[in-house]
Amino acid sequence: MASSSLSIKSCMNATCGVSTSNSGGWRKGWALRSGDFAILCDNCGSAYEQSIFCEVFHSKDSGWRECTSCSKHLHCGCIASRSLLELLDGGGVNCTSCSRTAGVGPMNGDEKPNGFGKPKVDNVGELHSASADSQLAAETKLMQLGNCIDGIGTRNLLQLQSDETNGSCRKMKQEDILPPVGEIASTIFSNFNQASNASCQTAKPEIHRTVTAAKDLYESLAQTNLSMSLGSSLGNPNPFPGGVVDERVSSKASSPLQQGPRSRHLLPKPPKSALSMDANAGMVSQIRVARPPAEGRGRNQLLPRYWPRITDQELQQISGDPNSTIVPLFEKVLSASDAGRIGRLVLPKACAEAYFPPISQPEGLPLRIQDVKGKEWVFQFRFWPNNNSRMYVLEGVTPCIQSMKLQAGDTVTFSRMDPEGKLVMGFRKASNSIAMQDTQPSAIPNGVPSSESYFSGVFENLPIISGYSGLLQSLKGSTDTHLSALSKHLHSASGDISWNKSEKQEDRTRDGLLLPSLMVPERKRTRNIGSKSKRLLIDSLDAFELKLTWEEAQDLLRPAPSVKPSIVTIEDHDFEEYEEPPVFGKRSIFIVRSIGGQEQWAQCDSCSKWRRLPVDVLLPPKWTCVDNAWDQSRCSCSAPDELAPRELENLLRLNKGMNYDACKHSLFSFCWKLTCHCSLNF
DNA sequence: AATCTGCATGGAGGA
DNA sequence: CCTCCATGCAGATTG
Repeated sequence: MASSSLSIKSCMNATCGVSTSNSGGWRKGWALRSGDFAILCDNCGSAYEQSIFCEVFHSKDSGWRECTSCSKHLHCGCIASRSLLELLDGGGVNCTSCSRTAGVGPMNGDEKPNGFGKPKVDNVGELHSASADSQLAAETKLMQLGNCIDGIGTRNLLQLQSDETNGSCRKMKQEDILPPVGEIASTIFSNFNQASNASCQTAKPEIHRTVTAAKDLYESLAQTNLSMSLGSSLGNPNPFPGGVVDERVSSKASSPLQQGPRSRHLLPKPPKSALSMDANAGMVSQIRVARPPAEGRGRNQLLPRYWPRITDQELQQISGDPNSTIVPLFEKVLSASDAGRIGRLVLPKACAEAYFPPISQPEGLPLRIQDVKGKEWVFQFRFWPNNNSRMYVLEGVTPCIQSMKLQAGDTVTFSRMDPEGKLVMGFRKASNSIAMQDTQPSAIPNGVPSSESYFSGVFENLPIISGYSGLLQSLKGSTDTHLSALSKHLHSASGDISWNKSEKQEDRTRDGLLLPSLMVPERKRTRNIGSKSKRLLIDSLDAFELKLTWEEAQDLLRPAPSVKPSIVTIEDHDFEEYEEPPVFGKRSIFIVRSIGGQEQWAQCDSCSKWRRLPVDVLLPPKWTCVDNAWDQSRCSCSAPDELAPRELENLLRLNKGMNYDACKHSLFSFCWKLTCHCSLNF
């Protein structure tokens, strides 16, 4: 890592009135949602909002700092992240060279502060350090999430991250930075180690960097969410106190390490203390993130693909009781055999051993599991000897699967309801979007996804390929013109979707998404279910990113001029569909007067005066007073402002939280990705 | 004959 | 090379 001086000559902060430098590792500032600005590090992709950036910028060493232990210079991104930690948490600064903490007191020589191990010194040592930087960036995100009152920039940060980062994300061994099993650090940093590491691990060179970058932060968020949801449950030493019917073994459940061989997959232990995320709860709760599961035997070993991806909202729905805490344990995408008539659900070994009671006999024991409707099922939890190992299955699941109308490709989630410790089985219907066809063609029996799964939805999967899910979810239940317009465009424009426009609309949901790939022989199709889980993960991460981007950008979209929509009714919801893709519209502000009535305000591109408009007006990207056909008295830039300065101030305050440029950038990024994924050209 | 049961096989992916 | 796990398959059981 070079230690040449970093030249940050100016601050992007508009308030500061200076602009950023593109040199020295920093590049590109993006406007955050709040109107503040962020800057990205070329190396680690860390993004800093205004105040933090200013802090970095104004530091005497321009972002570089010398390690008090080894005297080496820390990288700008790292030090910036650490500066952020210091600012927000009073934490220390880790030297990426010697791993010691700089600036906050002495460290033991072999100590791994904050869970960071020493960077491995080998021919890829540089990359390891860089990856550590990514972790630091992830930490930064956490701190920002936990401290920014209005949740500034989280989604933008996602975008920032996904657009510009990951140059440093490289494949690395887990052992390089993870504490060994059994001594998993209990700090939040260990989680982020894992989060970042896991992402780097699975990142493949051929995967576009935006995807892996999104994954980085995605899993960082996963950790964050975990902290929110699991905090109350971590003190429960028995991961399975109440779900066991067989009393003779229930006592064993409290002995977490008596099971057979551990698998080698590592997972961080959730932090002991929950982070306060209230300020962002509303923002994060709907985000479907992979939550590293709660504690249990072998909890450190679960593959990320089994991490429960459940939103807080879903948790709440499952729980029902505000006094109960739902602890997501794991989830599994149903295979064809799982969802088949045999009634055997193969359980991931690590999950079974971690969260279900230990069984020593193949016969196993009956398990009582409650579904989301409150109905209680009893399954036989057992195993088959298999290659000197075990294969765990839940038998008798067919009635439950059928009652939930699940099929291959859908996801079942296993959670624990604390304090009673009851096992709860939830599910997510797989949206039969591109995802299903692209990554799990076999998941749909006969290749015909049901309309039910398409728009059903309590737990519709977010992790869908190429970001369509987010769009569809936004669409679902919405009559928003622009949403439907874009949706239609996406569908019609994506070349790999057989969206037959001449079909009846209800058929679209059922048949319109079939792919030729579904016509492959059954054997081949069914084989693909699990094997592409990794790809699914990557794609879902991308979807996640795109969803956020979309949310930010959606109100910039306008239907193309002079295009009349057709009304489509899907599951009792009316959608307007447009033959033409949406266009960027001018951003306006909608306000609701306390005395009643809504108003729309838009700013003239010429004189910058704000003009009142009817609420149903959609403005083109460029709009001036001359175009104000609705108020003849203010159809000229020479007309005075309708608003008093104070009113204008209030109006703009209402507008805070959205920055046109940021959104525009986001949307372009979004569209670009779609272009990559499905040859869609906006 | 259909279904159930228990185990075997082999592809996929991680170490 | 090893483990995991989706699924095949043969024998047992049931109707």
